[in-house]
Amino acid sequence: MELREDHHPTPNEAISEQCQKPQTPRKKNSNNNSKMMNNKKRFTDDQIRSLESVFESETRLEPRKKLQVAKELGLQPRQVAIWFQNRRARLKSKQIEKDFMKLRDKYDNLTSRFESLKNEKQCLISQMEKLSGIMAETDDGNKVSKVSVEAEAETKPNFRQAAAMEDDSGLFGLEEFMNMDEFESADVSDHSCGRLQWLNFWT
DNA sequence: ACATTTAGACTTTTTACTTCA
DNA sequence: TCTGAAGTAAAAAGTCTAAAT
Repeated sequence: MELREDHHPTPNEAISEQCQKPQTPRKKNSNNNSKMMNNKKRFTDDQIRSLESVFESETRLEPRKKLQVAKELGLQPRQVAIWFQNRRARLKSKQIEKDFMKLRDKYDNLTSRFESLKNEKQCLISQMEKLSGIMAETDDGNKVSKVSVEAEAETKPNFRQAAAMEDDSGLFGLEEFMNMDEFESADVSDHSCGRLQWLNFWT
C-alpha cells in the first residue's frame, strides 16, 4: 500500500463521509437490494469528461478536491470517491494487459530470431564439414599441418555434439531465452581470435 | 429475447498512521 | 523515551448487478 499523500481527515470529515452513504447499504448476496439498485444511474458524458480530466492530472483526490469536484458535478462526494477507485482499478488492469502484450511480442520476436539463427548455424556447419573434407583430400598426408589437425580434431566432434544436443533439446525454453544475451554480446566479426573461438561458442 | 460487457456501488482485506498505556 | 497493542481511515482487491451493447 502506498503512503498517505497528505492529510488525515478529521473525525468530522470521516463522519460526514459515513453519513453520505446510502441509508440502506446493500449486504453481500442480499436479495433485498432492488430499491438501492434502482437508483443506479450512469453518469452523464459531461460528468465523465470532467472526472477523466481531473483523473488525468491526479489519480487520487485529496478530500477537499473531492468535495469540490462533487459539488461542481452535482454528485455525492462518495460517488466521486468510488469513481476514482474504480478508475484506478481499470487503469491498473489496462496497464497489466499492456505489459503482458509487450512481453509476449518480445518473446515472439526473440523466438523467431533464435530459429533463424539456428538455421543459419546449420548451414555454416554443413559448409564447414564440406570444406574440411576438401582440405583433407587436398592434403596428401605428409603435408598436414599441426594446426589443421588440431582444428579438425577440435571442431568436428563439437559440431556433431552441438547438432545432437539441439536435436534432443526440444522446446525453446526460458533458459535459452535468458542465455541469448551471451550470444548477443559475442563479437562475431572479430577474426583476430581465430575461427575456433567463435565456433566453440556454439558448443 | 438473450449473452456479453461495462461501470457504479458495495464488502472485505491490507496498509499506514495515531494514540495510549 | 521507547514499545507494542488497539483503533482508525484510506486504498486495494474482489464482488455484485443494472444498464448498455
